[in-house]
Amino acid sequence: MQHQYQKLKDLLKKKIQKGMYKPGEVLPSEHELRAQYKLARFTVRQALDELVKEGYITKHKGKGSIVSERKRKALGLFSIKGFSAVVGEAEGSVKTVFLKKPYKVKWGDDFFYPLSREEKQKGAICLERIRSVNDSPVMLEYTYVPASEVPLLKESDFVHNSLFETLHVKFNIDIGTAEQELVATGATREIARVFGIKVGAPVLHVYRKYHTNRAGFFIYSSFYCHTGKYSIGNVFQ
Amino acid sequence: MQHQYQKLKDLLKKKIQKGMYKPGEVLPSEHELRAQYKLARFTVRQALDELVKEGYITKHKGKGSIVSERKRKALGLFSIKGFSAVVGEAEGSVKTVFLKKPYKVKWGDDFFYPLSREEKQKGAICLERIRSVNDSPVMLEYTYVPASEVPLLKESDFVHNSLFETLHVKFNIDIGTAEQELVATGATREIARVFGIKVGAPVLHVYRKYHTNRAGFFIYSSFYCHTGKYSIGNVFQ
DNA sequence: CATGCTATCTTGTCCGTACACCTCGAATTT
DNA sequence: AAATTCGAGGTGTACGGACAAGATAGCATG
Repeated sequence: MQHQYQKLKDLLKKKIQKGMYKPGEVLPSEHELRAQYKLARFTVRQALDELVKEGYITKHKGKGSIVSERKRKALGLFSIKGFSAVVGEAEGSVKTVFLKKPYKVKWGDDFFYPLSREEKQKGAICLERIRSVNDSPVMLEYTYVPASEVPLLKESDFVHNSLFETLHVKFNIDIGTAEQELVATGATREIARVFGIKVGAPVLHVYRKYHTNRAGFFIYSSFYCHTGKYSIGNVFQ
Repeated sequence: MQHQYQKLKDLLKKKIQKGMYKPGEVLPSEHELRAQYKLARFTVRQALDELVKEGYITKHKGKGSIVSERKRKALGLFSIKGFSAVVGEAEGSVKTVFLKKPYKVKWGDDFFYPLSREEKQKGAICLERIRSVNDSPVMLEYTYVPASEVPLLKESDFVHNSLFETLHVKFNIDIGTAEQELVATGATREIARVFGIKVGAPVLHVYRKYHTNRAGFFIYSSFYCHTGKYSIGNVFQ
């Protein structure tokens, strides 16, 4: 069963996405939402705080909760934005495709984060995926899921084509926080080929470590972003 | 006057920084903190949630709050990490110096975020600063503070050498959320000179827009990071 | 010895209330 | 007409309590 604040959050999110609350508009006040949905104000605040964290609204003491400008399409936990004109430009469709079937790997000793003994022993499942916006590739991602907790996934096993949703639904694994490192680097031959750019052209390289609700179980990801046409953005607090 | 939860947060943070609570250890439970400091559990939770957001602890249902591994030195709202070995390496001292005195500018039409009419009219104060780690420059930052709300600051006006603390103490301006765009780009001649790298070498370019507690008042920042020796990192939820 | 159960401790969710502080506009005063 | 005051309505902080759900250790049972 889902929690009350999550239900309210999803409901408001959908209303915003559908344009029933438009950017710049004021959301119903906490008191109104409280009365309307028969919830405690605390619960309403929990929902609104989540929406702030996800960048859908901003709150202002004495004024109210204001719907943010058009949200950008999500790309992992980042979002993307048309960059050529910087000023708002419609983003197109986001697609994710597997470069090859998920396969088992042993970790190298040169892995980007230190690993525990058990992680090293059991190896991992590697997913190689490309994300495209308007059919131009912007992200080449290598995801490593330790094999200790999860079997070798097939592409068809995926729920909504989403790894995290799959882990949640099928294995009850949830992502909490994550840490990441950002580096600008020159494209290798393979990366250059995928993105259709020159070898050595600047690309963004991100290392990520996701923490889950299972102690000692982490998911690692290394991905490259081609930021020529689209920039990579996010909101934080 | 500071709030209760902020006082508790700062106190616990200091205890963690001083090593009184060590990484991996369990913090006193919410109930214990509540009894010890004579606070409501709600207030204790508020303090702990902030510490989670800042990356000092993680919380686990049924277990408790666990102190995170050594926090990295902060650099703006990012953190830095020795990169040559990737595996933990002591970070050195972080220094910020002004490249030149703060000066007034008119915004160009090609500014990286759209501006309101009033912002354009009044112009901004520009701060050019370099941040170094162990005396090697890693960040070249241009910060734009609209001149409508703040006079032309002198370097000596700064509290703790921090812009945000200065704004908070002297003008009662607080930063809430921020949004940022990340791009990998090639170093221009000026950037190359500052970082001591080749022209065209990959650097990380970040555009930021900080939202404040004053409606319509934003602070903009554009900065370049040399990620050769140190990577740029952060934690998120 | 292995298994399962239970008691207990932990955090997560949820409720109700109160007051402080900010914003904005209307009413009042100057 | 301009300036000031005031109040209604908004979010932020803080208090109290209750139950749900995960983790863990110890006990009981087989």
